Amino acid sequence: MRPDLDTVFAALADPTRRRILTMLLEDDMAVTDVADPFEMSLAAISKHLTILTRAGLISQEKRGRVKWCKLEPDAMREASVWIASFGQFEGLDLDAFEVFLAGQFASDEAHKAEDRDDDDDKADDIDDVTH
Amino acid sequence: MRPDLDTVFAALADPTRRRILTMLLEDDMAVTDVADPFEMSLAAISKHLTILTRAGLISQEKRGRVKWCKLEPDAMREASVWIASFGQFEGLDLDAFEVFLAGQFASDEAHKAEDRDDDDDKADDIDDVTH
DNA sequence: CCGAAAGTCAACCAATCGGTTGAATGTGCA
DNA sequence: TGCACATTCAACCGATTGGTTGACTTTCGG
Repeated sequence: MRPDLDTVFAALADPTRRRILTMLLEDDMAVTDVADPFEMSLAAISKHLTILTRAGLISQEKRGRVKWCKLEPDAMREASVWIASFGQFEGLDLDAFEVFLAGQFASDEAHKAEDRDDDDDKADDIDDVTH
Repeated sequence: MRPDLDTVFAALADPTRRRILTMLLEDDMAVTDVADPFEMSLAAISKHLTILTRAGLISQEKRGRVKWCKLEPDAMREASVWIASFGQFEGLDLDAFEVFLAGQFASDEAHKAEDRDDDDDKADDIDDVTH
């Protein structure tokens, strides 16, 4: 069930789901906690999470009676790559792009460490973003 | 009619529409010519083009009885920025990124030259990469 | 002026979406 | 054991999607 661009973009085409993704950026969350800041029903959120899972943007793992949601960066990177490799970037200097990103990240290491309590490997993902 | 992320992502969530976009990369095209390589009816393509227009990804201008479709890079850039500012790029300097993209896109102007039967002008439109 | 070409419009279809409610299924805890 | 919590399931709703076909408008060309 590999995530294709169709489902990824479709999943991103909803503000609720994009907000969920940014929430999951902070930390893994239980379904109930994901649903908390939203007005809608828990069942609705559950559906959104299913769509995000189907798109490969998150994964869900049940531990006890709690189902934990966590971000899966690969799928979004696929979308990112499609856009980035898109023609209007025909004139884009991909090397310059990588250099730019690398520079951004390098200069970022300093203040990233301080508000980071969990130890993810997100930083390492940046390398192959243009491939 | 400003393109929001919802409609942009939704428009990108269809292989036909993505293919149309890449076709328009080469050149502006009439609706009939856009429809040509597809199996589906002209009316179907017309609808797809409406969706792309509504998303701001393309624009359509009628000259004579022919309606020309041309790519509008701004909308996609918005999507690109959203993704780029997301997770794996957490901590990315968004302003710098936009400046970078703007620089890259500025080189696109050369692309709009009116003659175009064959254009491989990639070579010289990357020389003012922003730093 | 007549016919063909370029597109859109309108009606229709089945499928999916985003949301609701209420019932059902697990699981943890006192 | 039994209740409360976490989450999904099932049925339903109105709106939208992606496609069809056929009729229609506008414009070009002989």
